[in-house]
Amino acid sequence: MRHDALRNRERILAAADEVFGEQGAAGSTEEVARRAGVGIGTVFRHFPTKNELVEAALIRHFARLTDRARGLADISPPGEALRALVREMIETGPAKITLASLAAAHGEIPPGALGASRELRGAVEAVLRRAQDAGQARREVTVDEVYLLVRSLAQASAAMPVPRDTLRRAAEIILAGLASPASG
Amino acid sequence: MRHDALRNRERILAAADEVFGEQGAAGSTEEVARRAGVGIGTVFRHFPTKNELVEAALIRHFARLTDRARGLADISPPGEALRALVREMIETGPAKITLASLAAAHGEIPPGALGASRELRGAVEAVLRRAQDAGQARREVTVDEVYLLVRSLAQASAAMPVPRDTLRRAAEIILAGLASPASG
Amino acid sequence: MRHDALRNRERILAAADEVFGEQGAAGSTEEVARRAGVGIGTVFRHFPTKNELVEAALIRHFARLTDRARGLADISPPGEALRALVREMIETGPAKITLASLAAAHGEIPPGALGASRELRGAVEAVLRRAQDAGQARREVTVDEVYLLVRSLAQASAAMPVPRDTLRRAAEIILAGLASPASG
Amino acid sequence: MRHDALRNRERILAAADEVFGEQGAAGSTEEVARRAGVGIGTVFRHFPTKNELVEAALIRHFARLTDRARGLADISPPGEALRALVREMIETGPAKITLASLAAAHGEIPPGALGASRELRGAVEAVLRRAQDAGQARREVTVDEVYLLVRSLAQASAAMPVPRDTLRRAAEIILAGLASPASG
DNA sequence: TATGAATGAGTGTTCATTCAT
DNA sequence: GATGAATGAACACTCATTCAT
Repeated sequence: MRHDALRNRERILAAADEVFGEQGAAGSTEEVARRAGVGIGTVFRHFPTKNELVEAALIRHFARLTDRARGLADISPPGEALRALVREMIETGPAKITLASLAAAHGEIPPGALGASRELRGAVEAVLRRAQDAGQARREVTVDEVYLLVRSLAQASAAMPVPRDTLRRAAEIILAGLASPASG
Repeated sequence: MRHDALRNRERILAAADEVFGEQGAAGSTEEVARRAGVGIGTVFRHFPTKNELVEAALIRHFARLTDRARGLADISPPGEALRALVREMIETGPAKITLASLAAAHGEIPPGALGASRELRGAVEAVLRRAQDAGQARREVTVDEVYLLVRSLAQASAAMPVPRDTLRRAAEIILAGLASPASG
Repeated sequence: MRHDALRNRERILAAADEVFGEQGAAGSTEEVARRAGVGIGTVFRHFPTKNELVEAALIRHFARLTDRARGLADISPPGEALRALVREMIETGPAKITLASLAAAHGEIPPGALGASRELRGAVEAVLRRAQDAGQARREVTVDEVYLLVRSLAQASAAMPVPRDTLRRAAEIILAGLASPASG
Repeated sequence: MRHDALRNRERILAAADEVFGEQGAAGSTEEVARRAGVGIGTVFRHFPTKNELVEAALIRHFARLTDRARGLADISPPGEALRALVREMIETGPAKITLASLAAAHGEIPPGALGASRELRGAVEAVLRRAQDAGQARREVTVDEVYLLVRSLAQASAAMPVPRDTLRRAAEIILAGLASPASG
């Protein structure tokens, strides 16, 4: 039965991704159970509180992105890696489930998710450094603002339908801004 | 009583701005009533549903920003106006109350707010055009992505505390990106 | 509307007395609402948590008994007062709602109820003292055990139907025990 | 496997005694399983409903006390036996698990437990009779009230911590009351 | 046979909305 | 008009009970 339990856990997380992605943290646990095709009790057996469920879904999300970022770190030239990472983070909507909605709802980011978020940040930083060392990004730029820009766009486009094209152009503006000096 | 009624309406909207700004659409109508210093019944007399209340608060928000954008249109040089507008929209957190939270919560953007949003878009567009005409912004850029970038940052920084400095650097990246051609 | 609200509050407390009396703290808040003839929301408006509801019902109970004890304090002869008080406390089932069930359920006696309980104890003590001074009760006896005996009987007879006669005989044994020295 | 099954049955009953003793009938079946070191399924295999589990624990409890009462019946002098029995029943908290909590919860005393309770009553009666025959207890006294008093104290002291000393003094009052005529 | 994962009815609590005052 | 008490649907969470392994 361990096998079925794992299958259920994964189904629940997938459903949570969907539900919280569509409705933010306001999505109901029952809806998650329904979409996962399990009873409400099963959801709570796997994740004793709603917060833990949201947190788990978030962590899964960040972990996937972190993997991707690390994978990209090997690509050369470095500028290309940064470019690919920024685009991907924005376009795969890293936060259908958003830290924002969580923070807004409870004032606190759950520690587990924070850790996963920090790891992601670290991976992004590595990619940015390489680009800077290769002269493809200005030295004054820090991960903080890159991360903020990317996360913001991802969140926004998750919360509201944004034409793919507009999103791509926005990404271009950010990339251009990373490379060239501010005009003012 | 018309006078008192108007006074109440304004107080309620101000309270709604505060409450939904802090807690998103999850903020409760009763909290709004409390901060406005009126009874819950009064809130519902002015705005028959919670949605209408949120919508009204949004419209007020957009209207103010639109005014500001139009005011800036007269500043010269045009590049300076764009610069100021972008910064202001980001930093005054134009959407402590966010379209996003609304959209997330109900799947639909209320028509009234949409109209106000479009007007704001128009005002931003005018400023952008002037900057382009003056050679201070690339011609391929459209309002859509500028608006998206700015709104995203504003929303994100409203939902989660972001150091003022990080926010400013992010704004600089956007401005630099508007002015210079994409590197890739 | 203040008037109706008070009426409701009283109805709710009376219903709580009934429900918790019959089923202990396991009785449901919805059942209380049903018997009070109000909506569940109304119960929670008056008593924000179930604990507060139970506590309020308890306090009301203790307060009534305290009043009665004080009233009896004036009766002479003093032995008669003690006799009447003991009988009454046992027979009116001072704790259809029992501190016991609360304590059992949550490990803690709510502070408000504790205060009311202490006041009752004080009133009983006064009656006992007068009986001792009049030579109608042994001097070694303290309120603690009188109160314990009386409370125990009241609780037990509330939790399970006890023939009136058996209860009265039990009261007699206690009274006899208060007056005469232990045989061993 | 008969041996293991019996071993499990006993472990479960012991755990039930602990859990229901601490938390009343509100104690959860899963907690019982945990303390017994078996799976929840095993508990339900032995006792198909929670009620049957509680009942079985109660019966075991009563049976032990009955044995004790019968053992005491041989002690002389008879007054000493009554004295010892009363003290023991009160102090060993014969009903950490109480009929009361059951009755309170379901309105009905389970038939099996009733039988065991009656047997205990019979054993107590025998001890009381011998004391009466020896002139150590008043003739009007019946088992009913002795049993009620003793059970009440036991329950009360199980439900709430009572200083050992207070409990002993209360027992003395009862014993004195059994021996001497009521004052009123 | 023992296990523990799954189930879903039930409970406490919140909140948008209505309505008597 | 304004008030705030009343309402009940909706949600997070618990637990006795069932059943696949």
